[in-house]
Amino acid sequence: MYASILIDTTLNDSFDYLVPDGMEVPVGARVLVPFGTRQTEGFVISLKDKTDVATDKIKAIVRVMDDFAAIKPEMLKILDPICDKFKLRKIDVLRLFVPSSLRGRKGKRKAKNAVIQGLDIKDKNIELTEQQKSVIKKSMSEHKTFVLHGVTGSGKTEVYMNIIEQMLEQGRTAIMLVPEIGLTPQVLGNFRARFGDKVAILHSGLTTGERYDEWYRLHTGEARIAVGARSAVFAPIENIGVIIIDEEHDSSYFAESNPRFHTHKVAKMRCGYWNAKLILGSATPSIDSYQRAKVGEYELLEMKNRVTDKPMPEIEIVDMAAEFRAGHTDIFSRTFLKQLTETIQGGKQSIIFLNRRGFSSHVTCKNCGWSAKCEHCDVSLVYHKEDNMLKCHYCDSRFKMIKTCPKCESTYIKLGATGTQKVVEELQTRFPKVKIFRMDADTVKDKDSLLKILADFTNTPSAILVGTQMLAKGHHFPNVALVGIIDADNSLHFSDYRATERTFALVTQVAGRCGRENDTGHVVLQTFIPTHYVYKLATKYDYLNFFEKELNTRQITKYPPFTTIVRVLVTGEHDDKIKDFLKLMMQDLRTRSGDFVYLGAMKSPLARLDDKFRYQILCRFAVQKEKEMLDFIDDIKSSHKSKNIQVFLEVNPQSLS
DNA sequence: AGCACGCCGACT
DNA sequence: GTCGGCGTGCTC
Repeated sequence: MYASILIDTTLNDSFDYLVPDGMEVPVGARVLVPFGTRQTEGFVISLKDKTDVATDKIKAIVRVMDDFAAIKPEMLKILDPICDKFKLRKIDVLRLFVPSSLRGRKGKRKAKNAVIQGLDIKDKNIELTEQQKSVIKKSMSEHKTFVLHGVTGSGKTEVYMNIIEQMLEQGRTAIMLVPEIGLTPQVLGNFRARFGDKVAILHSGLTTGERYDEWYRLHTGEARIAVGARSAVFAPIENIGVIIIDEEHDSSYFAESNPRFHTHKVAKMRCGYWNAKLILGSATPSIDSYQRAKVGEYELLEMKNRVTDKPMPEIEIVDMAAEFRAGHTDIFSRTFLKQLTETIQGGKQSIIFLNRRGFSSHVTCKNCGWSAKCEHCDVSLVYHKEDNMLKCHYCDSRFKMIKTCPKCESTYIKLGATGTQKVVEELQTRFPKVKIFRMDADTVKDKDSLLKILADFTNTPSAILVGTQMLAKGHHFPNVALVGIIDADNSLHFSDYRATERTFALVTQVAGRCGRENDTGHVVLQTFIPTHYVYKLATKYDYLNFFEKELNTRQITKYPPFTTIVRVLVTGEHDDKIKDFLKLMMQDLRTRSGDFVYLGAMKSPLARLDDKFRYQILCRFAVQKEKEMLDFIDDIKSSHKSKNIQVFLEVNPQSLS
């Protein structure tokens, strides 16, 4: 008997080994094998009676490493389709299936962990709205893909939990996916309270050991619900009844590095295997998903009313250009300051959203034009006043803040765009008695610091919370009456086709942070382009018209979902080598130039990162040709393998930096 | 001659 | 990924 084994190296091909007589080697098992001069770990992907490899080359498996097969049959079945779809190497995908302690170095993997506490409060008596009941009924009737379009506060989480509960009763399992920074204490608490220790939670705060324990509880079937960010889509459970992707439009479902995969596609493959339903939930579904629902590929479920029947908070647009012309150059508009003062006086809380951390984002010399740039990346450094450092937000390098210009020694140093630190400082000067909290990557290091900020803020009347993206996701702030979006245009300025879609979702989400309990809240949105349709429609919470307009734009400009974009990212330390490589690839790609809607090579917008130069080939072609063109591009890529050059192929990349 | 270094190919 | 083989070129 022979075993095909994927070796845990960079190789993509499997190697055949002899299974010694009497050795039990299940498919999917982790094994120790002789490889070259040493021994390495590998995974058995199949067993067979004969091999093409010469007998004198064949070596035997040394031993099986665990008393269970780490990789289950379903995962081996979807391995090839995943690799083919995203043009990935098998071993890279296989690594996603197992926790890091079951790979490579002998990590700690003693399952100790105290039993995870389950409160097991079966809160089944919660009264469902008619709307919730109807959505649950519809989704239970069939196994397919649903887009659940539900406004903020319509009670989607309750719907999810109800469906999961029914699936458990049918003896099946479930996966619940949330955005990377969406695994909030509230979500966690809800699931723990409802499902106790039947749920395994996979979040980034777990230690290697804890992660393994949660994985193992799922693997054995002890836990039957997996809750987590995108990697939880690979949870080792069988007999899946439902996979739910909450906030399905969120960009964290697209893996941005190494094995670049789309969570939706993987979830769909798993659902196909188990004949399970896939639920894509959002208040602002991605254009892609909603379009599929419109053409009938997915089924649309709608929740238009909020559980409390309260109206959505009113969003007021403030024209910052007009403020500027009137001589008010402050980052806060007059109306926002007035409302902020009133809110504080009324004992209510406020939230200020600004998607830029640090003190200020550009440090330049007004005399000679010099600007502070990272030594390793082609980006401007961000000034952090707390530790008086200039930091690179891409590679984390730190440099001492300058007092004089290093080029001309002028002391006329100018600070650029305002970040969260500066907002806090300015507000504290204006409102010395008010408690101001900050929530961004610099103040939230782990789950505990997040919990502390949330608890402190919640318990302080009249407090202000200043934060980035991360406060937009899922948190529940009962006493917030005012939300300020300081620089709404920020996300519009990224020159990729999804910028408007992202901005619409962000405004809707941030607005949803206020007025949830008692009063209707109020939102002030500051912009320099007040007439932009994204704001006009977002202030009316008019998703449908936004969708129509956006879809129309995509059709005219030939962008997804009407075309597929492929980006070939080429990086390396030698600029010339990459340029030569690009030339060769482009020559080959042009042999089918008629099949491309667009084809071009250029520097990446982030032209250097971690001392590596970055170039890209961007191309677009009709969706109908996706498979054919992907294969074509991948073949060309493989035929030009070159030393010291890394080539990544990305399908419909989320960001183009 | 002796050795350091870098490139290339094999690894079942 | 990692190791070994082998050619190049520098030094004693």
